[in-house]
Amino acid sequence: MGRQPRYLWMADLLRRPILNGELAPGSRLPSRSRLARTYNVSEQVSRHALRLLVSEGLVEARPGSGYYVRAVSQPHCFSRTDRSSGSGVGPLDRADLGTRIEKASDPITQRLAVRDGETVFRTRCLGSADDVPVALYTSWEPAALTRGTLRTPADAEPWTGLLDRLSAAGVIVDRVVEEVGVRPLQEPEADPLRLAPGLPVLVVERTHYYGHRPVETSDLVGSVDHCRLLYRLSLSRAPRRP
Amino acid sequence: MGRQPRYLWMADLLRRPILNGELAPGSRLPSRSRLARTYNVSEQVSRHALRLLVSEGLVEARPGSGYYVRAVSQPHCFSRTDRSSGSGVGPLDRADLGTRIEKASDPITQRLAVRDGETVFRTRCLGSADDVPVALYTSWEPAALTRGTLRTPADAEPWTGLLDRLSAAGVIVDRVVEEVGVRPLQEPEADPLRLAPGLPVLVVERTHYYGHRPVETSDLVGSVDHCRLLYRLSLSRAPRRP
DNA sequence: AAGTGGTCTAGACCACTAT
DNA sequence: TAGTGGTCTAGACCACTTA
Repeated sequence: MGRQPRYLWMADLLRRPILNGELAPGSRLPSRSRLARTYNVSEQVSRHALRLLVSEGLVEARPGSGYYVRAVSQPHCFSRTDRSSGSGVGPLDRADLGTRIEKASDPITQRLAVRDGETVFRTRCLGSADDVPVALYTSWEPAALTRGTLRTPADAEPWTGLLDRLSAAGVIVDRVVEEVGVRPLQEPEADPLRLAPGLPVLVVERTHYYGHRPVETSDLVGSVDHCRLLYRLSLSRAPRRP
Repeated sequence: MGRQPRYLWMADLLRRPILNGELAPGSRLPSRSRLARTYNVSEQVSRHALRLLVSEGLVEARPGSGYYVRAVSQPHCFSRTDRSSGSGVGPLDRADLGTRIEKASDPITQRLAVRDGETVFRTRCLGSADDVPVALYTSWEPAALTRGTLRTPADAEPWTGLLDRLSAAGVIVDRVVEEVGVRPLQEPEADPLRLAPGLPVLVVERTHYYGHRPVETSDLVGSVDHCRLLYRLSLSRAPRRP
């Protein structure tokens, strides 16, 4: 009552038993029409409340069936050390989404330090655990880098380790920079990840270097519920500058 | 048109010029009623499209005024390398929130590998940029570690570099493990960060080691909008195991 | 066949902003 | 005062799942 919109009140009502664990993952919620009848509100109100819970990642909508409490599984750890930069999607079930050649677009030209419109390989794959999509991985690599070596992303067997593949092509990756952030999920990525656009996702922008030259860059877009990043670093504490 | 819902089509229409930079941050979008009239759709369709862009973080709604392209403030980068683990809150304005002694609670005993109820120092500080709170930093350290050294967190001047302080106490930190994740903001943290509880926040759980012994652990809780983590790693690619 | 979620129409009132 | 976004009502059709 009072100041709070009805749909927020209803969302609270539904959220509480979910967070308390009184409603087990997989449970079905009352349908939007049933909620509307029960609480004497318009169907738009119950719809709005339910969609809010979907956007929060608490609830999943199955068209034709109902709204269900989402199962939050144990998060998956992407492990990084200063010895190996880890594979693209880590020890997940990897679904190859194909390699194609394209002209580098603006952010990619900057990250790879190539000329505008330079030809690059774009490779994508989807990492899943127990058939649940966890992370979408997109990698860009200048085509010139491995041309004629039979070590292009298209030639190699589906993902034989980036560092090994480049190493065999004479490119010794010796440095990696990762930038970690969070942003709302964009529409084109939402589909493979089976998440609602707008949900926050973890993003790792990673670039591999051969000396000062960037040789590959990638985006890892991962579900916030399932992804954690683990960095294990040895600190070589040489005498420090003041 | 065909299969795609109209509101998605309209969202695409509006998204393109924003992402291309043709619509500068701060620009006002057509109002929902104007869009509805212009494109001959219901007002619900334009509303749905605009709210989608809001949920994606591209657009901001100012009630009574209009929808505006969001100014994306430059996020603050927390920089990490394999030589130094960076200070707690990085180069932000640091507000000391005090040090106190407490009994280690369950997760902390595990992270510090100490007995249940062991005495630890807890130090907190808040990092801000331009008077906007960016990250809340909480550090735990066994009291036994620096007892009688005048190098306890309470003795040292407000944050004179953890690694230097411990080093002066004979504790040579040589390894750090960071676990990065995202979770909803909890109530007690919401106040200093001036954010609503429930909003997603970036969390870095960091533990410093002296050999195999954990000597300090900390939580960095940062606003998703303002925080990025930058890891610069040298890859010492010794001959790799297969 | 009944029920469900996704989408859509055509209205409405309120509090707020801009002028 | 006119326009705006936020909320809300009362319907509707479709594709889909469930029984």
